[in-house]
Amino acid sequence: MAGLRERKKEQTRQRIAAVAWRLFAERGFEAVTVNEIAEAAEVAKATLFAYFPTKESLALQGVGDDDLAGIVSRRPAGQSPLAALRAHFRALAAGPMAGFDPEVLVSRIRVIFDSPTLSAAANALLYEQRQQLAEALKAEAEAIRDEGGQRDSGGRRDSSGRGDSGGRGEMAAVLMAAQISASLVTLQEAFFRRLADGASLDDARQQLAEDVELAFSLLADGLEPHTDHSTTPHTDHSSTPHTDHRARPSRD
Amino acid sequence: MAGLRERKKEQTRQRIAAVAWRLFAERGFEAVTVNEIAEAAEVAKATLFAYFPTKESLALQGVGDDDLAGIVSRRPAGQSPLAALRAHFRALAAGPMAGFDPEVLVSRIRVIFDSPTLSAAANALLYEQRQQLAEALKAEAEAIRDEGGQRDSGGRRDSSGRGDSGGRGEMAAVLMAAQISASLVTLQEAFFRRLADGASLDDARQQLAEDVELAFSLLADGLEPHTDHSTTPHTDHSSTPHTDHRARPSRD
DNA sequence: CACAAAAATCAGACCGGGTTCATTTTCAGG
DNA sequence: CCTGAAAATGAACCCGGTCTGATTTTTGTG
Repeated sequence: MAGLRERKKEQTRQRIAAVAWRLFAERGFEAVTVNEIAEAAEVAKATLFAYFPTKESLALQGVGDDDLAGIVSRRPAGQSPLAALRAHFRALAAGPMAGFDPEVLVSRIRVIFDSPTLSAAANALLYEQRQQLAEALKAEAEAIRDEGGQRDSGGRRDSSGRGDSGGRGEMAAVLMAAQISASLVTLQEAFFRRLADGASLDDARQQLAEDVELAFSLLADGLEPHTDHSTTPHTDHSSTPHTDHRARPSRD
Repeated sequence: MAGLRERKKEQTRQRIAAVAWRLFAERGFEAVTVNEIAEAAEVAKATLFAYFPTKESLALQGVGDDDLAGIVSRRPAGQSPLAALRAHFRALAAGPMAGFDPEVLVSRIRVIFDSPTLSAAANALLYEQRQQLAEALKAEAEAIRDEGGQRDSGGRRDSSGRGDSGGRGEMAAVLMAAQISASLVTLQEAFFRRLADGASLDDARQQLAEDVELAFSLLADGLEPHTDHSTTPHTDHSSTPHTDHRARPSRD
């Protein structure tokens, strides 16, 4: 069945999205009301909201669609999650950007950056990605623990029923996920900002490539220079907040 | 002069906040309308909004007030920013939590966690902190570069007018800030979640202490430790099992 | 004490995003 | 065609938030 209905539906959806984007690009997100959009697209407001749950969703189509969790869980055997992500972003920075019309891309970026509401909403989407990535990493950690035949360290399993936020290894996974996706978000944001500021697509891409290396180096090797203070006896109970390792605050 | 005006104002403000919190705790954030709050507090809606800019702000008073940037910029000489933050959070986990009534604290946390809107808003506040931290770290990086003798990397300073997002060292600073504050947010969230799930304040605090060490280890040493000190020479000394936070890349 | 400026409060209209619902249109299959 | 379901409609409605202009309260001064 060809589905005339389906076709018309998709057509309407497209029309609404297109009209909305034209208006947003012309006058900015906040200055356009959903009533206007509906009117211009010749649908009722209720119909519009049947297609798009919120006004933001009209402007943020396809944002946050990268499947970070998938990249991790579908990575080739023997590769660390971090390496998989690094490879992915390397390829992204090198590749042809999958047929993005820079015109359109920049226009979308501008609209989003110019609206605090939209920026926040976009950020929230990225935040969800982070949650998924955390899940994937958590799964990794558990798989490794099970496979490696880890001895029960300390005896107590998490008996807290929830099982979600008790385990120690899970905390590490969540922390890693947080660091990683914070870095990725930062990379994306820097890339987009350069484009919005008028850089050419190639320039932006090259700088992105550099930033990718930088970001993953920081992630893999840590923020402090490589003095081996990792075996410093933490958890000393003398609460003197004086730390003895004089480290240069930043790598250059 | 005593300022009767000021006193009454503050009094009204308190009354509104108190009433709002009572209602939120009773029925949840979303189920309470601002009209109700205003009515219960015996003020006009306009008055309420003269005191609090949004409904969220009624529930999020004092959230995100930690001054991470200040901790970094006011740290003792010779201490790395990361070390300063670690010390701060160590002290926080050890200290008396500055007179928090756990009852009240847990109630607030529950209300926030139970409302997606509020959680998102709280997150946005943390995000602002992150921006400030990034600024502080950026300032650090520049200070060190200036002090440490400057060679020109590529010649011109920011010629792009904006001057915000050009430098290479700035990218590192921003990335570090992103990683750090992502970790800190994760720590806070885990701490609060445990409280919300019924853990005692002391338990939560102790677990927080562990998590702080874990988080800063990951930050300082990286997620992918090349030097294999997993066969650690020193036996675990702390009262609680120190977790192996190393995610082994091998997954065949 | 009086009194006028300044500040606070108020009720109510208004706006925009979003939902609800009863009614009508549009399509598919027999 | 006819009929039943999916989809579209428009109008009323809710809620958060702003605006307006009128009314009250506080305060500093003469």
